[in-house]
Amino acid sequence: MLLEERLNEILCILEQKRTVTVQELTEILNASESTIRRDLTVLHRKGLLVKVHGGATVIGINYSTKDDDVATRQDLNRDEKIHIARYAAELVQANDFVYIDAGTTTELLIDFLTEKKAIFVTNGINHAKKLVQRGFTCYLLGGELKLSTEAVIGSEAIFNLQKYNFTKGFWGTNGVSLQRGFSTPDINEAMTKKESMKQTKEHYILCDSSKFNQISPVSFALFTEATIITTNVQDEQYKKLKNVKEV
Amino acid sequence: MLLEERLNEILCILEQKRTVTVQELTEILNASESTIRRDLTVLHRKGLLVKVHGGATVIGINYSTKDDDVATRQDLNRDEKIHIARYAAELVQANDFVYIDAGTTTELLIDFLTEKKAIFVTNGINHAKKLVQRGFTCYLLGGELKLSTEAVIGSEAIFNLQKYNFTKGFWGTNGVSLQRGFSTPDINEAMTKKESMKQTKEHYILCDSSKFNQISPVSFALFTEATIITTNVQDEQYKKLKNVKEV
DNA sequence: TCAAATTTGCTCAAATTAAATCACAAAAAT
DNA sequence: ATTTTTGTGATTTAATTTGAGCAAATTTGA
Repeated sequence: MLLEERLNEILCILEQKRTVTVQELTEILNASESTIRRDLTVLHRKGLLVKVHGGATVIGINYSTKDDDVATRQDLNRDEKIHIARYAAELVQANDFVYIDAGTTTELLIDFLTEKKAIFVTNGINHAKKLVQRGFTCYLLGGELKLSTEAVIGSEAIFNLQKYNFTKGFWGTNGVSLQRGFSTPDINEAMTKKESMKQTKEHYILCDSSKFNQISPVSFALFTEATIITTNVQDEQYKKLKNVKEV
Repeated sequence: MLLEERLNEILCILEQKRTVTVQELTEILNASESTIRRDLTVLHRKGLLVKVHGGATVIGINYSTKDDDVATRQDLNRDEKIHIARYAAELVQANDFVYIDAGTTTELLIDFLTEKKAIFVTNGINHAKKLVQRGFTCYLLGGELKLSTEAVIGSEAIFNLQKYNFTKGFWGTNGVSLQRGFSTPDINEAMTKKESMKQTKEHYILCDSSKFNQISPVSFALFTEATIITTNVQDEQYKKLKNVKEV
């Protein structure tokens, strides 16, 4: 295994797990402790991760005692999100033309994609970068870039969407409700989601359990218009619905 | 097997696998280690892959252990580039509609921009991010994202360019020559530069002194078609020309 | 707080890989 | 026909990477 390959792997693993121990890495990568330590040192020096006693964490994670609750909570949903993302990734098949909406949940999806014959379009610049780095063919949607979400949204984005005919698409959401469907706080974001869904045949909403019965200011689709991929559904009334896929 | 054929094959294999070892290539291509090594060196020099210990990786995944060299190289002409970028930034006025081409020299330009009333379009995703973070209105060009340059290039990018009418535009270049004009190694990149220049009224090429009398494989503009912003010109024959602005 | 357990950074030797050199054959130019 | 150029493979030498061992530093648990 190439040194670079290993470094890359470490970053991928870290991206998913947020933290990793030296021990885990020696097993996964089949290398000695010395090697892993050296690798971590290199990546640490390059500012691509943070070395901590016993392993490494992604940059920016804050494990101070006060934030313990927040960190734990984030990690909790993270496992859910990984589950959801992994399942969703399997839905992508050869020759699919896939739209991936900007957002943290859909970003995870990219880590689990395997079908190199599919073509992807996204409005998230980080998503695009990640897709290309993983070797997928990826088109970036043109239009105005908004800082808050690092996504391309707005009227030009909507215009540019109109030429595409996607076979499948994946979206995140801030709220899910039977009455109000899927909703998000920003109107431009909502309009972009709406237009991209219009151009897509099969709609998948990735959504962890915390989003159910939440309503954000602007709705972008009816509840029945998409298949919801989720996990750990609490509310019984959602369990029975055929467009709710619990994984 | 022909040399060209082998080089091509290596690039194809790399495109799929992202990384490859010398050992693997000797087996797949049925050639000796020496040959494979030579091939990799050629492709590395051409900038089509990155040689690493034990094999090669695609461009863009750069976790190379010796970033010292890269950092040094980038810093080499940094003072020159800063000079050039600062001057170029002053050219942008209120109500300008500005195109900024992807590339390291143009990225520096963004740091010195002040005119918030101008609107920017770029094909570089890092450029776009930086612009938005600095509070400018920025549109990202739609199209296929290439890993090597982190830029949007190709036919769709060219199509999307056609609707714009820029007042000013800034480009980088790999080579400047009186006979061959401005040139760059990649054809898609060249075509995108060419099209964006077509849609722009005033053309500025940012270029440090090392680029003079260099010729890259594909030309994207005649020498007379743009104003060159540069510094420290060695060659006397360029000094007199009125479209060479030495700062 | 202190001792035990774990983790770290270091050196060194072994293994692997890179680069340089030489030899040879085929193709191209003279 | 002969010289030059180009491509290939083998060999040797230099450089890099790797894994193990060990003392020092850190963390853990009583």
